[in-house]
This record gives sequence, structure tokens and C-alpha cells, in this order.
Amino acid sequence: MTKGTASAKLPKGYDLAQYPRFEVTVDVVILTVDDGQLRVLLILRGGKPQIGKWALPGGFKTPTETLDQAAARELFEETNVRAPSHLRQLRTYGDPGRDPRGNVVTVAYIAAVPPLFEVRGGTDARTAESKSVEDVLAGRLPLAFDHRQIVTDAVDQIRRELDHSDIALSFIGPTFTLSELRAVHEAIRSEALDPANFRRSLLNADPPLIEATGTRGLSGSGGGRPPELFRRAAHM
Amino acid sequence: MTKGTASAKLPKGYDLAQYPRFEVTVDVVILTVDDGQLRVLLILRGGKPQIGKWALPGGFKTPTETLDQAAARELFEETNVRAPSHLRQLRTYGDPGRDPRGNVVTVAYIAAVPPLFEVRGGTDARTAESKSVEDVLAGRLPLAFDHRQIVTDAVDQIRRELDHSDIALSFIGPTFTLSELRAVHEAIRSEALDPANFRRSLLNADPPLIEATGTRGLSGSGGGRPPELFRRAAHM
DNA sequence: ATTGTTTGTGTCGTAGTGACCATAACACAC
DNA sequence: GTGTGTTATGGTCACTACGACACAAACAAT
Repeated sequence: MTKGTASAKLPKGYDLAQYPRFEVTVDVVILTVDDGQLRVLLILRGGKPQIGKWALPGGFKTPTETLDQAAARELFEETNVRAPSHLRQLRTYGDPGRDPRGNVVTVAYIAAVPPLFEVRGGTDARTAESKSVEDVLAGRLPLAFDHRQIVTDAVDQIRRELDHSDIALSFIGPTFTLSELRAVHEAIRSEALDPANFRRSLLNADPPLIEATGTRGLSGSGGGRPPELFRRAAHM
Repeated sequence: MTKGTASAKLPKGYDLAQYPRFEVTVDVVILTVDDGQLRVLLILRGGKPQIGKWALPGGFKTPTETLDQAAARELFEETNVRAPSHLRQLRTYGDPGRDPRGNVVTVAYIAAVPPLFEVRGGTDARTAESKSVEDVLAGRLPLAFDHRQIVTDAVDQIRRELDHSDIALSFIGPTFTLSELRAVHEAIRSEALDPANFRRSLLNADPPLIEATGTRGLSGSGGGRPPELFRRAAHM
């Protein structure tokens, strides 16, 4: 609506010319569990600063979009990944000097997706891959800017939510076995869980998180009883 | 370190001139429980937009300070309240049009303090008072900008944390009775708690949150057994 | 002394959970 | 087909956490 021109009809000091200005960016932490390993979606920077370094997908917010929209847009542009509905804010980073280009404040977003999503690199023809979170946290894979700190905070956040939300379901597809779901929990918590107890706690959850589909999956290559298939419970 | 001048020695497109710019502000939600009522610290706007409306204390970030520092500084400048050590980020708000002055992104902070703190109005000689959160949430006390939404989110956040952290202790002084601590929980949860069960859950907490001082407090005006005084447990 | 109030202690039954055992249902090698 | 290994599923047991309550302790007020 009212833009900077509004200052003309108001007492002096109304407009914002006197205040320092910042670039506002969004960065997106897309987590996934693949082959029992927690991974994060990164792009290989082809642009201006930090060329050749891995970084979180993200970019500049425009004045006409919300922060949420900016995060979804940048994610798709740079990685071709459609933003999940549960893409949400993690935290905002604005330390002076965090971006060598100047005064850049970034709002970090976080979401989880199932593995094997299509990553073709975005319109910018950038390379996009999911990388081991463990490597990032240990510093074996250096990231641009303060993105390692952002990934650290994202993993902490996911760990805190794991037992108090349905976030684990976001890591897997619409139908799944309890083993697959358990593998997600184990990858995030870095510890083994008892299959029987895991099953009981999920089936007794109130409100219910999952429900049986009635069908069964296939036994693994090494044999084993074929598992029941579940889906997310209809939440009303 | 490197400012905008860095663009001189780098390929064109490096500098940020091409991107839209924003003002970045911080807003602080200071919550307190007074007389069994949850309250929020507000200031009466004397400046440019929204004159005469109540608003959260806050202001513009400078390029040389962190977001945390900006929040603590603005809080003290406008309300004379020293920022508690646990002042921390809540969420960032950047919807287009949220501030009629232009493109303003604000990072909201949250903290709890004991009642009866000194609020003299800050250096700006503004009026600062704590107001009923219930009145704010119900819309009986309109706030400037989107500050009502921020207060809503802050209360939700406090409610979520209440049972999984020591945040309740921030609402009261260094020594306290279990009745006082229980009153904090009851005010935030808006429901009565059993004194006996409340005591048991706190004394059995692991890791311990509180410890007895050995001394006793005074009976209330209507009589009653004098209560034990507790303090925050030495967390090691 | 009696009454009322608040604090503090204990009991009881239920629900949740970790550890563990047993059975079911498959693949695979022979 | 039989036996062996593997995973899924169902169940038990002991311990803990917690809501609901009963009750004693220690004060104020009359």
C-alpha cells in the first residue's frame, strides 16, 4: 500500500530514510532421511561470494511477498523442490559481518521431505544435492556464511519436536511401514529403538498419528514377515 | 569488516545495490505475572505512526550490533528495564504492509520478569506499563502494527515451554514459595493445579529445578502454615 | 479454645514405558 | 520340502509418573 512516498504528507522524521537499511534473505533447511542417514539439501554456489562452496538454498525477499512465500519461491527456484506445507520459520540471523557483502539479515526456514525427491538444480542451473548432516556438523563439509550454525539449530529443533509432533511423518511417503518410520526416528536420535515398544507407543498415541491401511508391504531381501502398511491418521 | 565498497574489486553483480532493502527492527515481549494475571509490558507510542496507541517496546537495529543486542538496547531505552539473560528470539514478521512506513521486517524477542520491576519510561520519556494479556488477546486493548499477533505467538510459546523448562522461575524473584510458583503456572495455563501434586512434581524433577533454602516464609493474612522458601537449584 | 486457611505428607489406582520373551510369517540355502 | 535366519507382531513384568484424594501440621482470627 503506502510506500516511501507517504513521508510527504507527514511530519518530518516519519519516513525511514534516517535508519540503516538491510538486505533481507531467506534460507531453507530441507532435511531428509536416506538410508538411515540424516541429510540436508544444499546447493553449490555459482554466484558472487563464496563461489564453489556449498550453501543452503535461499535468496532475497521482495517487498511484495511474505517471508513464507519468499522461502518457498527460493527453494523451488534453486532446487526445483516444491515447498512442503509445513515449511516454517526456524530463526533469524543478523550478526554484523555474517555476510561479507554487507548488512544482510536472513530468516531461516525448515522442513522435512521424503528421500528421492527430484533435484535437478533450479532455474539458475545450480547443482543441488543432499549432503550428510553429520559431515556438515563435524565441519568435514564447510558451508558458506553461517550456514553451518543454521543447520545445527535446525537439527536441534527437529530433535526437540520429534517426540511431540508428527514431524517424523514428513520424512516419509504417504504409506509406510513401522520399520521405515522407526528408521527416521533412529537416524534423527542417533540411537536404536525397540521395534515392539516403538510400535506400541505409536498405536496407542492419542490423538492417533497413524492408522493401518489393511494392506501389507513386501518382506525385505533377507526375508522376514511382511509388514503392515500405515498412513497418516485422518486428523479432524 | 568489508562494507559495500568491497564491490569495487569484484565482478559486477557482487554488491547488493540491485536488491530491495528493508528496515530491520526488534520488538520485545516482556511477560510478567502480577496478582495472578499474565501481563505484557507495553509503551504508549509518542512517535511517528500509530501515535497514542500501545505497542511493544522496540526499534531499529543498527548494522554494528547483533539482533540480541538490539533487543536488549531498545528494551532498556524505552522502558528502563534491564534485559533478562534469557531474552531470546521468538519469531520474525515480514508481511508486506505490516508497517505503513514501508518495508519493515521485525524480529520479535521474548522474556519473562518478576512483577514490580522499575518502569519509569525510558530515555524517550515514553509511558511504559504492563497491561493485561487477556485484554490484548481479546482485542479490548488494540495494539499498533501486528503486535497483537506477536503477543499471541509469545503466549503460545510460553505455554509450550512451561512444563519442559525452568521458564516459570523467571517470573518470580530469587527466593519464593511453592504457592507463588504455582500461581505463575496457574496464570499462564488458566487452570487450577493441585498444590500437593504440584509440590511433588517439582521436588522430584530430574534434573532438580529448585531447592529448599531451609528458611520459612510468612503465613498469609488469613492464616495457614508458614511455607518453605525455595530457590533455583544450582544447575551444574 | 474453636474455626478456617494454607502448607506439607502419604496413599491409591491408572497410564505410560523400557526390557525382554515368544510367536508369526516370510526368504533363502540345501 | 526342511531347516535356518530375519523381520513383524503380540504379550508380560516391573518401574515410574501422575491425577485424585485423605489427612496431619502450623499458622491467623475470633
